[in-house]
Amino acid sequence: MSRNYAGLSRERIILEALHIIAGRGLGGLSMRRLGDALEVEAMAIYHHFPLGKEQLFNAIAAYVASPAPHGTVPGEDAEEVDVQESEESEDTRPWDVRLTDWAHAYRARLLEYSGALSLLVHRAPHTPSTAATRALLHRAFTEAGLRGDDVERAADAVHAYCVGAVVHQVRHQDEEEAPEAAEAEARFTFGLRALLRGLL
Amino acid sequence: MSRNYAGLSRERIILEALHIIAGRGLGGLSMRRLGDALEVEAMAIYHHFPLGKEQLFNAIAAYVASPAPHGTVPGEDAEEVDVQESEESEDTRPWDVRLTDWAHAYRARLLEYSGALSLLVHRAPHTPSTAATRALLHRAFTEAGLRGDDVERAADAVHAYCVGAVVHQVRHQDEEEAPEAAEAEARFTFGLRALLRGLL
DNA sequence: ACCTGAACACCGTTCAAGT
DNA sequence: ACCTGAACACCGTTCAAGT
Repeated sequence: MSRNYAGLSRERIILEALHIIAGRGLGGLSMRRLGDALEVEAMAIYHHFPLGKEQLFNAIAAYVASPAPHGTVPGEDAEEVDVQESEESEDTRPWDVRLTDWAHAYRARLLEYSGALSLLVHRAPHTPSTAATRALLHRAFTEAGLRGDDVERAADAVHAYCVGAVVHQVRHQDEEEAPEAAEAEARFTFGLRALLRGLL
Repeated sequence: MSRNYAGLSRERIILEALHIIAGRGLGGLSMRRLGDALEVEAMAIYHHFPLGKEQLFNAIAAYVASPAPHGTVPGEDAEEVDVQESEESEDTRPWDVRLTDWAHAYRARLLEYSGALSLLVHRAPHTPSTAATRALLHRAFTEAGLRGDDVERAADAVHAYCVGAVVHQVRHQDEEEAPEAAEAEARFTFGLRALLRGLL
């Protein structure tokens, strides 16, 4: 009936969508349900995502794949640049520590939003955060002594392993033989160390 | 108007569904469209998959994840057992050859049905073929000298890497810097060898 | 700029009915 | 057993309108 200045924003929409996905799965996310949760008519969402659900999916994928500082919400076209590798605080730890740290953080992020994981199968968002990841992996493997194409191949292998390990865990997590959280992380670490060892 | 004994079967339905998915993506698969493609009313599909689209998705996932001989269509509850590790023809090749062979075949299968890949993120079908895979990986790593938990952990790592590598390739395949088929396979092999080397 | 509300085409599924 | 056809609740999206 009355006007409703709900203070809708892309960030609020994405966060609420993620909440619905966590509770009812990706298939349980509908524009109408999302509108209800935001206390708004479903059509209001189209003002913030004019291209509709597909654009919303892209934005969700970018958010999940981009562990950003201050809860920054990246645009699905990497519009809102807000992350800078603040060049004054260069990470001086050994390359393998930086790499392993990144891998565990990335895994944790994917696991946290595992309900949206299948969105990442056909979407590779480009955000400041994903660019930073590329740079981090490149520097680490260069420092480790790799040269030429091997640097990119190694980076791809590590990235693939991380995604694959999370998918593998999520796939089997409802089974009775499924390992618990601690063992799952141990297996992740086991494989990651093996891969790094073999890569050099 | 007239009766229509279309000779519908689970196999035909799954194959046609895969065809639609390949052409229009997973989101383009609707029961009505599938019915049209099969020249049947959409509701006829429910006679073969009484639990509806979710059951169909499970069956598709089982099919994709199960590179079976003679185009055998596995039941999504592993009902139709038809694959036997014909015990008379034991594979006598070295463990690493068997393992590498399996990995490449698995990758090829996932790549062939990449449109259905996201179905596998939340589904781990249990079929004779997946059981055979488990056995193969276990035997290989045991033969390679691993013991105890390391056998299962290594098997998980390889499995995770294969899925992750395909997801990684599919994710980036529409980009301009995306490697072509030959280079993509080279990267897969590169990472796989590194992982195997590091695992021992 | 930001949101509503009616409308349209399409969807998954149920159910009674046909052979 | 195998398939049809009407029906129901729900969906994504467009579009004109309100403030």
